[in-house]
Amino acid sequence: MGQDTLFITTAIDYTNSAPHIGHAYEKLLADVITRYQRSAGKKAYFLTGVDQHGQKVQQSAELEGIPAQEFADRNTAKFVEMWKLLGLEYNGWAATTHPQHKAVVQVILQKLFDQDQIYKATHTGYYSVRQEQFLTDKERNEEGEFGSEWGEVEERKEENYYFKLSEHVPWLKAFVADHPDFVYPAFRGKELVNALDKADAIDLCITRPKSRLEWGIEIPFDTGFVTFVWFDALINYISFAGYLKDQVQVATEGLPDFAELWPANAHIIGKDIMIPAHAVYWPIMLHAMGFADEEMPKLLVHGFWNDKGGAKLSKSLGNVIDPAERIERFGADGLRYYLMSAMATGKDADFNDSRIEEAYAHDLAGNLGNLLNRSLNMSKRYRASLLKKDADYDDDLNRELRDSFNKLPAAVAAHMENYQVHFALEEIWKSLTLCNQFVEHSAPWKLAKDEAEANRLDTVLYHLAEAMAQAAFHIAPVMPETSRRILEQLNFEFPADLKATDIKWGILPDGHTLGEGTPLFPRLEPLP
RNA sequence: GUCAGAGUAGCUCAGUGGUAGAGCAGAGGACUCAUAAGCCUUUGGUCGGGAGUUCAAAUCUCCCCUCUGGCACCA
Repeated sequence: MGQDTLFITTAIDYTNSAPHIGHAYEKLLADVITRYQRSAGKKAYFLTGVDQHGQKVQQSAELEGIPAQEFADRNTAKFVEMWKLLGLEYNGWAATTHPQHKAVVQVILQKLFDQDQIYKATHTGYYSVRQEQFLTDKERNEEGEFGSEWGEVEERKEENYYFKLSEHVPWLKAFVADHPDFVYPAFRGKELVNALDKADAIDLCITRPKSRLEWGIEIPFDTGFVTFVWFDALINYISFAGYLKDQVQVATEGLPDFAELWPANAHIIGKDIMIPAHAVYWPIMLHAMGFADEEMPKLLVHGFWNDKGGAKLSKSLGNVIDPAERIERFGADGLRYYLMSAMATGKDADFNDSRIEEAYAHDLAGNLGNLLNRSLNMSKRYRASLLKKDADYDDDLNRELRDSFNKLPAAVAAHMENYQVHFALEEIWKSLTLCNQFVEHSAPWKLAKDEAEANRLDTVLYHLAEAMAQAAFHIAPVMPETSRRILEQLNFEFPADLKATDIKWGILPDGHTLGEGTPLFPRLEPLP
């Protein structure tokens, strides 16, 4: 099992539309967790991607008169471009039209079919010709009718293949009861327990006849059908992790070693796709495939970004947030900082443009950027940028600053291990505020005027530079580019094998020469 | 309808039985190394509404209101 390497995945996004802020948040959370774990000395593998199959893609492509693959590719490119803008560094890219993925899906389906886990049955129900789908009671309006949005609704019979989901529900109930950490945060786990108790377990329809849907993976035991959604999209978590790589060798280049990665430490998903897809179908699928209880993945369920005032962001309300626009104004790191600091992992948050302006101006430009700038400038002005590490002076102000930074690695680690990125950032920013207070209380500009205070001035300047270096290390998972630029201005590089949890005061060597300071986060012109 | 979550200062949120908190915004002040930044002080709240339990409730119980998500053939 994957004890050495942490395996972090995200949901794969549906390529029917362009990425929005919710997509960006989820991928960013995965990126930040992965980067942090690496900085703590662990190996980590970050998988994300796109779900390219499905009826909506087929329909949208038909509307435009282009092949489905071309339509999916075009939207896929939008996601790839956005993730580049946001500065994501993922190790694996799960695009469901990948030949290896398709082959693995088919092998899994054949195996389950041979084991009598999949059977054929006829479903009779109400069918919307316009939407090309069967309707359930949920689609009925308040009068109990199917509204005009469904067009002509007729009764129809259709043959399909079904997966024996219901057979495994008792196992899942027991598994969930025995593994309270299956879902994070805990209240989502309660939701799952209640859902399992209440719902009637029925089997899962896993195909569509080709007459209705062609844009999918053909099932191996009946060429008249394609698999749809579940045994396609969910399988990405293992097919792109190298599952069955030794037996299925269609296109295995670049795939990781499954035994090293699995089980996933965190499937990062939104609260909307937890039940039933990720918390019911997926563990049962794995169980049916022969995965043991200790080989089950863990779910990390995040909330939604809402509008100011809590209304949801949606196309129809015209209040969608385009990540690219915010990146253009605040930089990738500006948006990354806001998204990570303004949401408590697992809960909903309101996306607020005046808050992101304030966060940029106060937290980034003021507290952090200005602090670096004033620190470098004073060293340059008073000591020609030359640091003296062991000057013969110490006092409570110095000690307080050192204590704050010496305690930071453990504090950050505790929060990051619980995925509470916003608390980790808060801890780091408390130390930055302390640095600014330290400058005021030490008043280097006064020390510089008094030759008797020379040693003290050296220690103050060293403390500031050292603090900035350590801060650069700690913010790197959330703001990698800013971290790099701070170190560049400090004219310093950390040893590649330095672990976040091993950081101790005194990393900058005696006699180190600092670089030139330039604003990290320039003041922004007010919006019109 | 039902399950879960949320409702606390202008804003964003901590706070699960013991005198209501933080950051930001607002107000006042001192300083000058710095991006008019940063520092110090400070105004501000019937804790969604109602009832109950308790010596004591933001916190526990019940009812109600508003918002978010799920409810098993959307992904």
